[in-house]
Amino acid sequence: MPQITVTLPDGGAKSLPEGARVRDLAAAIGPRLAASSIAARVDDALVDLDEILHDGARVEIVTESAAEGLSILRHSAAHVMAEAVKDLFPTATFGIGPAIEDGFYYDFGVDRPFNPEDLEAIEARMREIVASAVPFKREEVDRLTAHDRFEGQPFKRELIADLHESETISLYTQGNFTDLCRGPHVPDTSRIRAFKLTKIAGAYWRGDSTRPMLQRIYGTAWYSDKDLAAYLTRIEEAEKRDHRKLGKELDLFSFHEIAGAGLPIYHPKGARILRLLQDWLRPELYRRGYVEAITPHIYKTDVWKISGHYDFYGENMYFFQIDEGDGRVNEYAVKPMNCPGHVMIFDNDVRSYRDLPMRIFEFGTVYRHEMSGVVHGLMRARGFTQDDAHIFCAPEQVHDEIVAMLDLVDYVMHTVFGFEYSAEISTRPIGHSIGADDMWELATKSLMDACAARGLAYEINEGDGAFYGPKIDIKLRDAIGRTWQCSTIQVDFNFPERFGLTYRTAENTEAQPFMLHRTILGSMERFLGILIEHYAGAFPSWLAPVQVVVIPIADRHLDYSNDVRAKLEERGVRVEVYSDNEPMRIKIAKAQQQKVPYMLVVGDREAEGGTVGVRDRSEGDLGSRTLDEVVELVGKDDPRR
RNA sequence: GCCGGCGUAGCUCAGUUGGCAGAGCAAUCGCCUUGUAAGCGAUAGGUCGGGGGUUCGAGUCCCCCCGCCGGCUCCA
Repeated sequence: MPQITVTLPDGGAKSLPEGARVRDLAAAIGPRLAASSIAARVDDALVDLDEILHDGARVEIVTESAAEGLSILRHSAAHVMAEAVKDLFPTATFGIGPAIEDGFYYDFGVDRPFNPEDLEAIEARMREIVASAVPFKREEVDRLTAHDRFEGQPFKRELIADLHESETISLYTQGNFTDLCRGPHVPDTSRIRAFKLTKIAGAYWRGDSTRPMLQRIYGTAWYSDKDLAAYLTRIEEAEKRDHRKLGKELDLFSFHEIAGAGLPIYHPKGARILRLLQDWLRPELYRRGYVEAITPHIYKTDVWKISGHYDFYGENMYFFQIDEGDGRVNEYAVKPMNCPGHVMIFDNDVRSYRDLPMRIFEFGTVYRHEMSGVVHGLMRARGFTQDDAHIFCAPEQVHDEIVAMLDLVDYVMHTVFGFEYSAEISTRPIGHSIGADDMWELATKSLMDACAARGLAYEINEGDGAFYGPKIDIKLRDAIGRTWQCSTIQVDFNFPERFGLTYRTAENTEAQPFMLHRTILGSMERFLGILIEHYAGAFPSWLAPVQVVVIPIADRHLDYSNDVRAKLEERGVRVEVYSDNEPMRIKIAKAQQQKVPYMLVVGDREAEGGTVGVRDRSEGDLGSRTLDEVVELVGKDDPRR
């Protein structure tokens, strides 16, 4: 019998009879591999276990434990869910059903929206399909056949029509459900052991708000019940960290229906944290050659007409009319950005190349009328404060400025907060953008070179830049692995052009400066939200609104407690005394719940010895300490030390 | 903005087929005088998100609005 030879990832070769399939190869290598194999990567393409191997193929078996193995499972789970929906809702039409991070979804066109009971019924039907262990069968068809097979399925037909000429059209069938699909899939439905449907949502067909809204069902799927349980636990843990919940429990901020959606009101403890952040960042910026500005919250509308925001983003701005009393009515707008003020500072004088770079920062509060469906606690508010800055510089300075910003990003995100982060560079949007080609080229190259100079890897988001310039976005990773976009560094050709900014060069010619926008924390609100969730409310001592609480054991220790408080306050420690007439353990429970870093228990022993009994919120009882030792303890995580 | 769900005391939540609005915690007042994660007793606390409608009667059913939650779209 003729033989073929395939190469394996370790460089080894394996001979197999002609016509052998991937599953045969897996079996030939070993029974354990065969049992956990899901699909294979053949010459870089993912294929089913049924795929017939050709001579000389490079083959890598994809197992359950591989990343692709999980996404194949989830994709297959989506097909099974679609089959269940087809069984229960015969008139349903089908959109797309991909695997996503941690799960999958499928979009359906149905006569009425799904409700939670439907979800249970669909899940029950899925379990039957899984129990029956039906195989996934692949077939390849021509375009016309594919079109005919999806009678009454407008979305599928649209997808087929949009497939490129050169693409192979493949269909997968399990049971009575056939889907247009590239594959691969798990061998049969029994592999989908551990899954759960999680939520229902509306979703526009192809993500286009002008097209029909379909019903999307989300689910998650894993190879074992243990993994599924771990995932569900992870979700629960994330919910416990929800900054909206903790913000309420820790008395940091609130929202009020009468005030309006998306407008956070900071209580003293929340305000304290924000000010602590600013008071730490401000000297750091001075050290790095920034100057601080304070600019108005409102401007006459003319400013926004010049900047272009009136036309581009007017719908998201707050406008109001003021009767000046002399027959004139002026229109003003609340600022959605801090740039104009900084531009006016630059433009207030004749500027020389010697003035550059000019780095102006501001903790600037802005208001944007975000669409009602998107406001989300502190993460997406309508009023928020940016740690904003604008750098006016010569073209040849752009590179060094970006490098300096990336250094600042690293200091803040990594050195101070310990976040891992990654970078993305967004390039010129094709079609709608302003500025000369060479400017875009120089700016984009500066961003890339700066990343390279700092050894910062980046991904490219082709055409995702702003209309006025390219940008670097920094995404950080929090304690439980979620990513958040905070820092952004943008090059702007729009403002200098529209406001006619110039400076005199060394050759005494006139030139237009480059303008760089940048935020490090991004929105202070959002960053606070991220920190709350990252620390699960247990702020490090240097950011804790209350660093220590003094806990008198009995009323007779109140005087000494107040002594301790006064002495610590004098040394800059943020301290409260729990003077309520309650047993100590109740005060400790309250302080623990408030996630206060240190509790100082004072009773007869401490009052006599002039000491305190220190309890660390996570370590527990640390024993007796002097106040000097407490001050040292409280300050030891401060990044400025 | 779109789809779906939700809104009851400061907080977390019960409230049956439409028939007198409840609990725990917190608060207040007593008692206890406390040694490392939740004592005891009493009192007070409500336009049931707002408005309109159906009904003898609405927290409960219907409509509109506001807000919140999960997504979609958006995030200059």
